[in-house]
Amino acid sequence: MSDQAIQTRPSRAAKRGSRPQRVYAALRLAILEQALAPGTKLPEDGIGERLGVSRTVVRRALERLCAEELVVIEPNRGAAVARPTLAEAKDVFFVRTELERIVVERVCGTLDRAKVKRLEDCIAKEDDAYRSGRPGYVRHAAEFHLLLAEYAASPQLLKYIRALMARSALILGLYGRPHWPSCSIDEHRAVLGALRDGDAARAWTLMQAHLDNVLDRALATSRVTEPASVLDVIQIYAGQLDRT
Amino acid sequence: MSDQAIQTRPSRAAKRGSRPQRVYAALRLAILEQALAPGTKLPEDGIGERLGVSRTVVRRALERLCAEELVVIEPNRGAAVARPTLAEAKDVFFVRTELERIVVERVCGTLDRAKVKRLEDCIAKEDDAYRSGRPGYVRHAAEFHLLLAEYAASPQLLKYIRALMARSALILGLYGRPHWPSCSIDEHRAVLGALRDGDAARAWTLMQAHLDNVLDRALATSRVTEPASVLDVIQIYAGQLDRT
DNA sequence: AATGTAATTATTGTATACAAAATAACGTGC
DNA sequence: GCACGTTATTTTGTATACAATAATTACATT
Repeated sequence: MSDQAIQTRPSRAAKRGSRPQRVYAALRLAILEQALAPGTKLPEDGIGERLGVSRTVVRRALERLCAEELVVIEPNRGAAVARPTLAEAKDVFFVRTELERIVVERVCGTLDRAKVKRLEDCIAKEDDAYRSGRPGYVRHAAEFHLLLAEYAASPQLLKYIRALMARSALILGLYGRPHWPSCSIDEHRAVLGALRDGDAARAWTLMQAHLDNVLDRALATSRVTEPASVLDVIQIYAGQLDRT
Repeated sequence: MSDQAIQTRPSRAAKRGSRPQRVYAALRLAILEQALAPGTKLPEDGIGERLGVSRTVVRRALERLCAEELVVIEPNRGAAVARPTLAEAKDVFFVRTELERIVVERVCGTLDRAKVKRLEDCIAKEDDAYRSGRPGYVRHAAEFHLLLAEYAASPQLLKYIRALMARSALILGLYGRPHWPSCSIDEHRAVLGALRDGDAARAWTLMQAHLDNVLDRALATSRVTEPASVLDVIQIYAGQLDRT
């Protein structure tokens, strides 16, 4: 009579995160995938109606996105996808570059066979996605940096880099050309090679050059984007919720 | 019944930020000044009643504090002042030290007479506060670092350092002894001296030593307030189970 | 026709009501 | 007395109602 596991396990309680969490994830993904252009208004009512939740939960999601600076909230004027200025963009990349320097210094010499393998797999997936012209290559490219940051074994550092990378994606979408990540892949390979060799100085030089390139390429091809229909896009992204 | 003559008090142009902003500021200050000890429960109802606002606005404030990791929110269990573990504390100081290295490197050589003056004033106020034994010395000590970070001219960097310093205050309150910031003042003076001389290497060495000292002094006098009850321990291990 | 102003609409800010979950309290059976 | 199950109470999660502010339209005047 007692073997039915009375264990107080919150197991299925939140099978896939709370409702604010889901809305947050959906909006975040939509922004990162550039389905929601910078500057797009994000009305609480409309989003809530499409997703079948109330304004309350949408508001919570927007609040969190605001803390990440992926959206901006103006008092009495609502939320909109953030539109970083050029100065902010450069600042984000400056800090991100510095943090990745710390990552490189910390990771260099600590990569065992398994970790190298995972990083190589990451680059391979990135390569595949690029060759097949699929969308989402940005996500795979980001994964390389995130994995590296994870190996730095500093939760705080990882958190900041994750946030900065999200904003980077927004910036590249705003100022960059739609599909042009080509060179990044080789640069990732080069960085990994230096790290495997334990050559911290070279790894850092390569990483720095890589990040400079990413921003420069984007800024060189600066374009203008127009907002799209928010409500339709949201509904699409509400479905897929298991991505970063 | 007659129409309810609801209060029309807030019509006066929000004298100092929105209501959530005020609640947020109040709670944040209370935490930083150690008026609210780590682990203290923060019920929405009670706080709202005390401050004359509804749960809605309190919740928003708590949400923001949660994003800063000054409070933790557990689903269905409410908010509480964060209680960083020893590992988290060290991580916070590690990242903070690295960021202050960037600050030192960036600031060194850019300090004009006016900036040096302001930094000296900052140290002077710090000294006064310490000598007169007033509370709030922590705030003045923090101001030195914040001012320095401001001079680094990177909004993003400043934002992160500000957040890390807030958590530092929480950590020092949790693990450190109530009143013992003495040596910090001289160390601040030394750092400023090196910066004024344009000696980046020395400034960085001094800064690093300073931050190491701050954490070491705290940890050396650590009151053993770790897991007081068995339940806490259980909870910790339950969380690790979930990590699989 | 252009522009300034009043009325209308839409959207956010806040409070409150209700549901669900967790915690606490109580009582029963052994 | 102790353990367990049940009920009450408290607290959070969410939805909704209403007030306040911004955005828009309509209208009148020049």
